[in-house]
Amino acid sequence: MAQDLKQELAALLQQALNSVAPTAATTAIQLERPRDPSHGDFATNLAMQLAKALKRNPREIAQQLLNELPVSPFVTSAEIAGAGFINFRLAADTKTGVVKTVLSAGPDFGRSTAGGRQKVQVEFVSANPTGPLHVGHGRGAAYGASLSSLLAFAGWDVTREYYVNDAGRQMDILGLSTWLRYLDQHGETLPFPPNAYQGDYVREMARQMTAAHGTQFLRPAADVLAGTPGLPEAGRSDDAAKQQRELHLDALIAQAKALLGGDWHYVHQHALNEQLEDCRSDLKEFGVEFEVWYSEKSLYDTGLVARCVALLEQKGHIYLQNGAKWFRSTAFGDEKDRVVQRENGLYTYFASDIAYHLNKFERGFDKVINIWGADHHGYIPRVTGAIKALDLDAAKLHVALVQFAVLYRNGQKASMSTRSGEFVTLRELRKEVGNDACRFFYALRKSDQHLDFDLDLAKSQSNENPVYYIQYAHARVCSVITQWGGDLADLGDADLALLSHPRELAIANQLGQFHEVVETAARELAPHMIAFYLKDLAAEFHAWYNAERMLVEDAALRDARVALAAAVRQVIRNGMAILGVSCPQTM
RNA sequence: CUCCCCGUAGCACAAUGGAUAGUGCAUACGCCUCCUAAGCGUAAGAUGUGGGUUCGAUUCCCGCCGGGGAGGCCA
Repeated sequence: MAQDLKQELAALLQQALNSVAPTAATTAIQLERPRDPSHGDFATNLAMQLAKALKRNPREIAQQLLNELPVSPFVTSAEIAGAGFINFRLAADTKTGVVKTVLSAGPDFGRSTAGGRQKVQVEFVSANPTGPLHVGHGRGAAYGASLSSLLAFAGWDVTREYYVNDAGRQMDILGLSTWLRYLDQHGETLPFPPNAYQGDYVREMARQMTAAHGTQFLRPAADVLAGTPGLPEAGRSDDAAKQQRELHLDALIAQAKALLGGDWHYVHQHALNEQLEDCRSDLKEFGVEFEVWYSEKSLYDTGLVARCVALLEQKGHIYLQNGAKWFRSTAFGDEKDRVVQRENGLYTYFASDIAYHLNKFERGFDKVINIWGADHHGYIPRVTGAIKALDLDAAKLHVALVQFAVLYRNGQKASMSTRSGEFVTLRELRKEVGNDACRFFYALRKSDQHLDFDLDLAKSQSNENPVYYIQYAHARVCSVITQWGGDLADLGDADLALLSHPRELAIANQLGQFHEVVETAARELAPHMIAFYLKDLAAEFHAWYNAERMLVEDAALRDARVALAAAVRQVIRNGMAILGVSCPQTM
């Protein structure tokens, strides 16, 4: 409806434009919603755009356009204002008509076909399964999930995907950490490396190993330590000490593999499965689910990584230096070339990442969206470079960088390192603040904006979270409808012309804009726009609720008002569904 | 050194290049014999700085100042 009106107006303007300025007939007609309601329902700056080409006063041109503007039943007035705007006012019944559209479309109101059923992949979270998700991951999860829902609602065919980093050193470290805790629990104690995973969940996994397999993995601590360079003194933080700690860790991993033989695979796999399952359930409780969990390891197993590097080599983008294979990413705008295969023959993380992107493109997505933490920004040139090098269409790739969430506790920054073990987990946050407030809090910020997450505020004053403001509007409508006691299906006959109060028209107007908000938000990959829209809608509703009574004596007026309230409720539900926030009936 | 994000009211955040820059918290004063006061009304309060592009700049471009973050043959 609202879209049709916009198109209708544009068509009228085009006719006027054709006769006033045939030479500039291709000027793009822009119609916008004025901020100030006194400027009408739609406004165009067409006359101002033409002013330069026609070398005439904008207001003069606007007047000519008005003279040529065809009459329409939807438009009650069109007038010149300001520097040369043309403001349109729509007929009241045109505006209130949206109420019936909302009620009949229900959950589908606002749904758009703008995406054209194109295939889009949204890859997000993709955290290493080496420990619990923390609040930083939560932001990526909330953004990715909301964005995915939004795109689906806007007509895209969405695949939500989690890239599982199940190959590589970090997973080895996790396996080792678990095993060392296991040994410790059986009395074979050696100094726990400071750069291994410290968290209690590691001890828990070790206990599970004992429960399932007893002492099968027990080895003497002395054997484990044999051949390792040993740890530097605890306090040292110089480069040499750091390097020695890493060497020590790698030596321990090598020892573990040697001493455990085939059992190493079990330890490794156990840790991976446990963490992945924990992650999956955590996200599910948060309302975040994925269609695909894509294994990094599978890229190696299927030979795609090797094939990918070979392909780059074939195309002449690889050279050898110091025994390593380098990808010439500088040829594609990167600041330096990057190693894809180390001297020791191991592929780098970057190599598997290229392979993963190749795979994404081979799966035929029209658009590939990567949601990355801001620390990956330096990564963009080399990945897009690799895509170009593979002769793929880099324009299909879109990287959305999510800025970090910085936690504040007692007015101080809290650390979020998974190594130190003193991070705040997503679980803790959800438990304290609640899933709804949590999702909404994340959604209320543009993704590329730094987020200061004040835990004390979120926890102690969660009732002031704007999510309750919107949910409360919804609950109020529910309450009114219950007391009204009628059947919503009968409201199709309501006489909406009775909705003449300015607040009522403002609400109807707001409802009519939902389509546009959905489409704009989807185009901008900005689900936060939905959140702000809902806040505005709820505000309009609360103001009306306090100013006017809905359940009045006059049955016709009552029905019209209940219909409007029900429409507000429906749009709140549709919007909140995109954001993954629930709408309780009562509060 | 290079790159990224950001400077809007006391605080936290909005604003497809448009008109009188919005919202919440905090502050002051009001509103429940009336559909849920997790609400509403009224008041006060802001675009870091200097240029440029434009009919028109919070928005785009350049410089400066200030804050935050990132840069590995790690993953």
